[in-house]
Amino acid sequence: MGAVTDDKECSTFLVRHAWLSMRGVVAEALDQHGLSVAQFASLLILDNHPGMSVADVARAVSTARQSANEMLGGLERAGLIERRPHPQDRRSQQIFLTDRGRARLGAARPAVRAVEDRLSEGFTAGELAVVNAWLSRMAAATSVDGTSVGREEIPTI
Amino acid sequence: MGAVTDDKECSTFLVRHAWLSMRGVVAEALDQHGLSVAQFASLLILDNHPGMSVADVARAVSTARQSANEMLGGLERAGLIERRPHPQDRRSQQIFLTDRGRARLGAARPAVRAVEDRLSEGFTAGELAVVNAWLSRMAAATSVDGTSVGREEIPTI
DNA sequence: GCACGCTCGTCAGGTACCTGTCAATATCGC
DNA sequence: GCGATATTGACAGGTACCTGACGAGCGTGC
Repeated sequence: MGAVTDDKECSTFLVRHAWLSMRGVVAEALDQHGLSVAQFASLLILDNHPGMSVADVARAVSTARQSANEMLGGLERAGLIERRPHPQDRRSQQIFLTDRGRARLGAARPAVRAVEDRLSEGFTAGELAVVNAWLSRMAAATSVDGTSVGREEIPTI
Repeated sequence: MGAVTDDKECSTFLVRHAWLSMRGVVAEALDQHGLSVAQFASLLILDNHPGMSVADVARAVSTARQSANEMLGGLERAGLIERRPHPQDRRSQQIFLTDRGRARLGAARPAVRAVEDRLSEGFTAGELAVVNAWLSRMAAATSVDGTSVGREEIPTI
């Protein structure tokens, strides 16, 4: 059988391959719900942190403001989110999930969860904790920002 | 301190974040050697498997043939690889590292290795083995191809 | 007040991918 | 041998990102 994983040299490329593969699986599970992976991530984080601005979402999903804005445009056209002017800051706008958005997310979330659980099947909780710690260390390699400005703790997806 | 890793919900996005971060770090280490991350991956795999075709490289780095061809074009213009017509198959061409390419790779490889080692510092060999196993499992999630055609075992980067 | 620096959302332009397609060639079934 | 199918490298065209810049607005220091 064609053993595929020979990336013995660079763990970076193994991580990339894992990401591509997981993205594919998750995307497949998501397009039954009419969502892209990035849109799902945004809905997820907006559900946990209502009232974020476009720039906040961009930072959270670690993409450019421009890209986040375009993707949120799709969500807005689909009626899953709505933008409201920020009461204090007149340049930014707050983003909220609509009822449709919450319903869509509620339908998609267990599908993704199921897929991810199936993928990690067979690993013990302790092993998954190690994996989590390692990935977190990797993810923190370049997070030199530290710009937790005014608002409270915005997690990065 | 602003704890960043709160992707408690979806490990997929944690993997993505890890990949983006590692790619950034590796890219930083590589552009001192005038290489992009994808180009480095290609040189790496071409060094281990001389004579691969464009399509082989594309499969190995899991990208489209078109993208691989463009990227290899850059490497060719830089004089790091050369294409030769395949002796048996007249539609494909074999790709080999030039001496310059080998030298460039030889210079870049320890830099990347050092960066990756520094990132994983503090984890035991057993823990890293677990991480490796988990990532390999994830990477294999969509590898339903099994098209190890004629040639011998081509690893995927 | 007011100049300075920063961030907001947005516009323009570029880059790096992808899919879809094509002729030429290889490979397999018969 | 010979047709059906698949593969290779290349050609378009589209998409999804990014960077760079802009005016508008916010915050701080003087």
